[in-house]
Amino acid sequence: MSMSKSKKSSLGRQKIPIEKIPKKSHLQVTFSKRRSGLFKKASELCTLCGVEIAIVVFSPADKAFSFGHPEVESLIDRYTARNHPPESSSSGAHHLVEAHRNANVRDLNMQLTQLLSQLEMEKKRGEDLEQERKTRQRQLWWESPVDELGLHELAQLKLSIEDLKNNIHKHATKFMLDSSSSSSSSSPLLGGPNTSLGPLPRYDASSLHPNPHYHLAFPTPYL
Amino acid sequence: MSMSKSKKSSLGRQKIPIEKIPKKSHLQVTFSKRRSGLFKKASELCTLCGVEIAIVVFSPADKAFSFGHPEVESLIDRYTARNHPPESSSSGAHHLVEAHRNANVRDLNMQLTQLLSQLEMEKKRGEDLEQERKTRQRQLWWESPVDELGLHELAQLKLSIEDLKNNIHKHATKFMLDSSSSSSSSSPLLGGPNTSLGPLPRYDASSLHPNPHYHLAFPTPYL
DNA sequence: AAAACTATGATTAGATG
DNA sequence: CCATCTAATCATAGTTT
Repeated sequence: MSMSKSKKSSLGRQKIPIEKIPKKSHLQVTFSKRRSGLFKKASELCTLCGVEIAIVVFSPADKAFSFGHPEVESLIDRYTARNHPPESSSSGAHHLVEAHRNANVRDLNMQLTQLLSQLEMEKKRGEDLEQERKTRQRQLWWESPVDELGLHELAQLKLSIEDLKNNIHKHATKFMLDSSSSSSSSSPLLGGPNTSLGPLPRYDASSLHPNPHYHLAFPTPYL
Repeated sequence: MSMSKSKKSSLGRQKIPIEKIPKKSHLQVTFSKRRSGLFKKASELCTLCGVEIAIVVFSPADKAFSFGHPEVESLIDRYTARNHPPESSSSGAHHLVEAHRNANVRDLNMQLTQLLSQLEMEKKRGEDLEQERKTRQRQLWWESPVDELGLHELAQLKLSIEDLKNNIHKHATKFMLDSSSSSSSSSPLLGGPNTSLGPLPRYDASSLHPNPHYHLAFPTPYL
């Protein structure tokens, strides 16, 4: 059959370098898939070997995910109990607890700072884009559907149209006079030396535009 | 030769049921292999997604293995801090201090959470705007500076300009003829029945445009 | 955004040294 | 115990719905 060059529906799994995934949406998907894969492996290991496992994952968005068999907390307790076995009589339990808490506070503060700067950057980016959008919209208001224009815009539009009319009349008159004395040059209306004729479009609902949302085109510099 | 029934060197990996492995030696091997596999997956997840993971495993012999990025303990602290945030108590000077500290931690956590959601929203907003910008850019190619247009666009531009020229010529001629026979009505060029004149702006570098990056305005429906 | 699909890369059961 | 080998199973990157 002539399936000469049918597209493969998928190339299948591709090798990827083990480094931070740059694209955020992609990263989120990978995180989801691999996290569940990791938890599945853990649970299999639990069942196969009868061992106890606790996993805690802090997502890129700092949400906490955990896997625990039998429970995260009891395992954590066991672990911490073993890592601080020499709870000698000298300094007392409080020291350790406090140290932990301080570490925790430091940690949170660091995260906070980092997040704040990130937020600043994102905000700035968003505002820049927003500004750009607004500017462009201001520059392109004349492209809006006519029936969406405000009073001010309509007034400007009217002025522009009258301007155009006057200009055209003037030029046409000039053209008539000229052509009655000298012959017509190649393009009298395009590129003439002092033609201040603006590119005002005519709004003609009856012709050319099946699209109900016809947009007038007024480049800003002309108005 | 006596390779009559050549032994396959291995049957390869065999499927095993996910239930406790009965043979001890075998279980030990599997535990070793799968534990390292689990830790490897965890470290890959850390690197790929920039997340923080802590794993604690208690072996069948009750030996503790752990994996942690950045450190098991700090992650455990974070986890437990979040699961027991409102540690409030009734009396005692010491408890007041602790309460204060906890309030501090709660406060930080609240700020953190709030900041995170804000960040998410800002990110989303930024991405949306970016996307919008991209699509608009695609739709507004004709607004690019002329010297940035590609061959195809330039060809279209040329056609449009020639169209405009023809239309203007036609209308000017018609106008001449009209005004030579009948007197000028209110607006012969605005709203005429079959004027197909497009809103093409004239490009005249010598006049009117201090801005070096003048943009042509071509509403899409015309092209 | 989440689920299904698919082909391929990665893991590992079992054997062997 | 650990390393290596093989081949089959499993996980998952990229795509599609």
